[in-house]
Amino acid sequence: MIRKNADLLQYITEKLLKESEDTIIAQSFSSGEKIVDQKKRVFSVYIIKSGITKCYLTEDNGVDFIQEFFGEGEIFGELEAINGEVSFCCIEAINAVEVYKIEASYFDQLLEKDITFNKHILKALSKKLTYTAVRHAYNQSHTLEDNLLRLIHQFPTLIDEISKQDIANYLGITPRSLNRVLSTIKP
Amino acid sequence: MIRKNADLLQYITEKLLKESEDTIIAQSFSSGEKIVDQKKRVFSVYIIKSGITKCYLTEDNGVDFIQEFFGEGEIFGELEAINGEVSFCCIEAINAVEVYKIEASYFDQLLEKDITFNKHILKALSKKLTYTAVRHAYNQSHTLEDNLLRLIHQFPTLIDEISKQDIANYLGITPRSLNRVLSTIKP
DNA sequence: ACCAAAAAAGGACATTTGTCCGAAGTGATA
DNA sequence: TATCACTTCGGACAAATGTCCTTTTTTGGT
Repeated sequence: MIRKNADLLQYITEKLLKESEDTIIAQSFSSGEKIVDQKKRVFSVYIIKSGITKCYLTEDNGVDFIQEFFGEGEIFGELEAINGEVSFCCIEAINAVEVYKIEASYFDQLLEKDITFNKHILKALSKKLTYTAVRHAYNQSHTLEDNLLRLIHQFPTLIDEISKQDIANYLGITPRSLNRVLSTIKP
Repeated sequence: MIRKNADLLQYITEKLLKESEDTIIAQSFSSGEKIVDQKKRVFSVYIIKSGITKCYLTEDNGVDFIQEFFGEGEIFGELEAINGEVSFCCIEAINAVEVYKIEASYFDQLLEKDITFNKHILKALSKKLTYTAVRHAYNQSHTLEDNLLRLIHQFPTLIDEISKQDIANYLGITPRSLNRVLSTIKP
């Protein structure tokens, strides 16, 4: 659901910001703005300071699929910086979002020279891999009702903060199906 | 589908094996053997030298979901070594499999001391992340028929090498549905 | 406070997928 | 060859989900 990475954010703010005032810059986005666009080159790595973004891909048939919602401390743009490919997804602000922005070239330098930073990134990547694998396995193997109940349990204020369309796109279903199941579990 | 990582395998065989003869050891498994078990501690990192394994999780309701099939050069056990958690999936040999096995502690040392190795692992992780994200987005957003056609296109000998049950578990469907769709697209 | 636009809701029907079988094929072994 | 275990196959029906709508509610801007 809304993924966070407190350790990484703490490291950025407490250690890196001080020694990299000119290379790590804060930036703000308002609801609906795209921070990273699909199939475009990405020149920076971002870490979320506050707010929520959605990470989604638009398929060839026009369907949007939301990979994850990113909250405080989540990083994005790092995959593109590491393997040099174009972005495979969009990152879009859901509400007011503040990020720390690191030039890709400086990110590479940090990876080489700052062992602690390197470890944070390795952990961040393996956390991402684990939670996407676990979530998709769960989603594929359970009924929609189970998936929704689990989601609401993990994140009770979900329905207030995220639009129905986005929740449906996260679950890979239509809003109609979502409504149907919601009405069977709520009352 | 069957994921590979030629660069990593090459680095292991050409560089690392020579300087780590006693710490990187070859090991063999036969079809059906579990190399890594779910929810158990993992003490080594493995890189596939030859053969195919399936990487799957068994859900609480008894359903198996196959994340990926791993072929030459794919690495596993690295997530557990990096974040110190128990394995979240099983790795099982599908045919005769040979691996290189690296003690987790030596893997950690390599990450710190061998920059090239570190980069290989960063790339391997980001590759994994990218292809799982892309595959799940595609699968959730397309019809079963599209998914199957894509799979067969990517990997024509699929049906000969992998059991129907495994293909169904990879797609998150039942063998019945798989057969139904197969019969509509084949003749 | 008002209006236009977007989001949410849900009816009716079509389509897809799952469930629960039993039948038929395959391979190993005594 | 007979037998067992395993996989595969597909029929018949049930359940879940999508499609296509129209109506209602909420939201945001002036």
